[in-house]
Amino acid sequence: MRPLFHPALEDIKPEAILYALSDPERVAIYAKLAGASSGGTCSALADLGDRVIPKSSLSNHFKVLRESGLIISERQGVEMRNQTRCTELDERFPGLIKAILTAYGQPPGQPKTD
Amino acid sequence: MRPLFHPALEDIKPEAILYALSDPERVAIYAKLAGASSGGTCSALADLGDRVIPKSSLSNHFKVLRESGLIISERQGVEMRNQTRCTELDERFPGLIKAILTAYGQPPGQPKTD
DNA sequence: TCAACAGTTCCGAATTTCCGAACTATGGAA
DNA sequence: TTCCATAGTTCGGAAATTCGGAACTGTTGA
Repeated sequence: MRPLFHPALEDIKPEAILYALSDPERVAIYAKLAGASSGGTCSALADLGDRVIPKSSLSNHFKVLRESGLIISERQGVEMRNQTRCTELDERFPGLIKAILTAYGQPPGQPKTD
Repeated sequence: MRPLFHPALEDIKPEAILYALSDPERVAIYAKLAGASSGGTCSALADLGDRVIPKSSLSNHFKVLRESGLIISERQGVEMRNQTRCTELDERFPGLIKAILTAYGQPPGQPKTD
């Protein structure tokens, strides 16, 4: 298991962000993560309601999100903690993530009160 | 040559927009179109400075932009007139296109004064 | 009728995506 | 320790997508 790659803020490319968020499954994952007070582990996010994402696919989704610069993943014991880089990202690309989540009908910034 | 398909405003999907604009070549084309007072024909947009896009690829780029809802193409004599649907789109997805173009470093909304 | 031009369609090669199966890493129980 | 369960990654191959040259279509002007 090679160490996970995370791009530096200045290396984040808009095309990678847009590509990562052009897949509704990844958007659903990202939006859950953005609103989650829970730790954002992979398995916790596999269930999209209408379908359960196979774990190899899920792992790949996380990789795409991570390498595009949208999230940070770190191992914590057995599991992986994923969190968004939304504050950083909003500094680099003002308004972008918010506009995208809004377009998908996932109003951002409202941590789910669960 | 079958008639060109344009989605109705309400059928435009955010994933299609993001996908279309996740390719820097398409963004360059779209940005030129957004800033163009010139008619926006295909051949006028083929030259990206660093490379000339082959015409079948260009045709495909226009198809992706059109079917995602970003542009309208209509035949005018021998050539094709392409124009953005940015006003409509901004109504449906407020701030989205602007944020994307800004992220790419292509400040929108400033029609080129040529 | 024909030639020129703008753009589209076709199709095969190269690339990418998807996901099951096999694998790796960590922590707890025996 | 050793073994097992759990969480996630990597591998590999089938399916889908992308790219672009060559052939085609539609329009105008000679």
